[in-house]
Amino acid sequence: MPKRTDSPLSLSRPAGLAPTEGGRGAETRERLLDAAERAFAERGFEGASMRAVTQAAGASVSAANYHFGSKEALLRATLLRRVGPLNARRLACLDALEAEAGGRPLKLETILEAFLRPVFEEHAASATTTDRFRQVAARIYSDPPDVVAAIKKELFGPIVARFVGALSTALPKRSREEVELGFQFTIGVMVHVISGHLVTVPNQEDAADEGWSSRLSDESVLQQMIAYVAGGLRARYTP
Amino acid sequence: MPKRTDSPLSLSRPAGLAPTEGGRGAETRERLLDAAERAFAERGFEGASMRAVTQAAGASVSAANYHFGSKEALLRATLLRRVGPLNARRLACLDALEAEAGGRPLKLETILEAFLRPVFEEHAASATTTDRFRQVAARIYSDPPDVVAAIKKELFGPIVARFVGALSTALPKRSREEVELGFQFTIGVMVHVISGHLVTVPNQEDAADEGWSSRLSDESVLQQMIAYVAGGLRARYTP
DNA sequence: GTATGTTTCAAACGATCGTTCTAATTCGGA
DNA sequence: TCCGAATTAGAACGATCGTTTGAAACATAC
Repeated sequence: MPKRTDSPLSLSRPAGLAPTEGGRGAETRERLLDAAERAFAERGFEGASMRAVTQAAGASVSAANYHFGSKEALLRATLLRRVGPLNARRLACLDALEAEAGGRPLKLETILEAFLRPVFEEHAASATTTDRFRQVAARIYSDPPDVVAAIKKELFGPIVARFVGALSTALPKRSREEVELGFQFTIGVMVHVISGHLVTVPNQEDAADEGWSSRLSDESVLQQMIAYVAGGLRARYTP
Repeated sequence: MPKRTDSPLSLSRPAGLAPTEGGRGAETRERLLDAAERAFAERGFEGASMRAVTQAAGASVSAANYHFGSKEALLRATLLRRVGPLNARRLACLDALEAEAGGRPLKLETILEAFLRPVFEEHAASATTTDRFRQVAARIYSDPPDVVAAIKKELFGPIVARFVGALSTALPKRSREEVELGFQFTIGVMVHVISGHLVTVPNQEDAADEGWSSRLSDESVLQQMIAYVAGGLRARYTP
């Protein structure tokens, strides 16, 4: 960041608000977000350059800085566009399930499916057309901490609290700390799967970089994933 | 990489071998690896600059390029220094356990502890003194794929094959594919824990960035982790 | 002492980075 | 039709990147 002029009044932008709300600039704004999503996923925050992003979007660097203000704000907008609706779907799903149950406790696998299926379907859908959503959410867990720490807390804090509460009622014998830690393990499984980081077994034939997607269907992986994390959460630690 | 002169003869380095083998340059070489480890862990491959690494090591940029040849080779050496002995310890532990059992099948938790405890102890030990080893192994799973893909396959391929085999004999009812996928889930849990990426629950008091290390002992987390992944591997997927 | 090979340094190279500046373009409403 | 705001493009700025260079500092053998 060469300039970093903390001038409080930047006249090139009207205010802190987004400049467009459905005008004709909204289209390039969307193209910029698409290109940024792919670039950040493939190369990381520091590895993806503004020039590469804007060139892939068929726009100019100044257009990106006009719409978003800075590279960090572009990353923030890229994450928000996906994770926001995703978490909303997760919450809506859990709310609907609890309302449907009408007071009776939910099965552990049901809660976990409400948490895992939305992100998994997004991952599977984008993997068939283009590998856009891949690694985007996972990048949150590996890119420079100061960049994404605030975003992470803002986006995932309420979701974690809501699901830990639901899991606690489904596991009444467990302490809150145990359920929280088990949910962190579950997030680790989820991140690893949607990242596509899979260590291949060498004695198999080397369809390596494809990973399991060539051998197993996405739905089968999701089901085994739900069974795995449910079994993990139910397992008792006996010293 | 501005120069990238593919000149086959680089006279500033004698050959492809390491220049020193215990001479007086070995000390700065070690300091460079220490600084690179911390820098790569905190900022990632692209985010950590050679100048920042060498300045933290109290050396010059050219000293680093003299010892390692390039930034990518420095990352490779940094990873190899930790992961090599780590995997050797894992294999030795599993071998000793199988020899001790003398033909009888090992308990699932025993195999998993042989896999998880070494990396976890390294993580815990470095966290007390300085946070060196933190995130280093995890960076393998998020940094530019072309940089670490070869290292990943070379380092983790045999380990995965060995432990999947041991787990398969401990779970005779499961197919090889089921065990492989469950082991990938286990790797996800491990990576997430040693990365220190933990989503905090907001209604708790905000000792947030410390994560669980303030509330739980490392040994307790390891034990609950073993119970979790064992329960996950044992869980049957019933459609 | 000198000669030799190893190690380190400061300086510089070309490239690329994120950002900003200025001007040209576009488009809805007077 | 002209106007003014919104939007885009191109060039430039200062900074920093990974790498290379050439010469000092160092140890060791003669």
